[in-house]
Amino acid sequence: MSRKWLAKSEPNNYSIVDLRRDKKTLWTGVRNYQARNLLRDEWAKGDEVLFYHSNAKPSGVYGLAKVTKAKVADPTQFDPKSDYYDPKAKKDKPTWFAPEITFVSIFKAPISIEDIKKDAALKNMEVLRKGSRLSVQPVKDMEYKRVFMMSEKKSG
DNA sequence: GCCAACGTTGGC
DNA sequence: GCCAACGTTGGC
Repeated sequence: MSRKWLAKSEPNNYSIVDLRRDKKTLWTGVRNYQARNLLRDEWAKGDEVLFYHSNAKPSGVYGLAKVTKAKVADPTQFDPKSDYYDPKAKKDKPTWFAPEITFVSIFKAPISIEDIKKDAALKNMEVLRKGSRLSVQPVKDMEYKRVFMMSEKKSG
């Protein structure tokens, strides 16, 4: 059984439409240790991802992606020109990791944070936790299925 | 643009 | 190791 995750992005930074265009992308730039540990230790090829837009109108889940490579050393940590450059990172012992994610679908109707809040079955989702800032976070199987189901239902 | 929540930094 | 200051996130 593949695990389920949620990955956050701001649409003006990298949107689900960008992912559809690119087909796949390396999810670089995660610079939080808790999130890093998930990417390094937990994410695996075949896992499924809710693609979430923050600072969006509305903020919410906009589609699906899947993990096609896991535990890749994030190349931006070694690139002095990158915003995500980390001078302390070593090539033989990378600090930061990135998954390669591949486009699956764009929801016909996005599931907004408000939709999620209103749904009793989703009340414990990490993304609803006040002050939750993890840019990649675990999602329960049931939660993943439910969000998908809601999007199908909402789009008629 | 506001602001609460949280992570990181750095002086001590 | 404490903790204040600061920066960032992200809903609203």
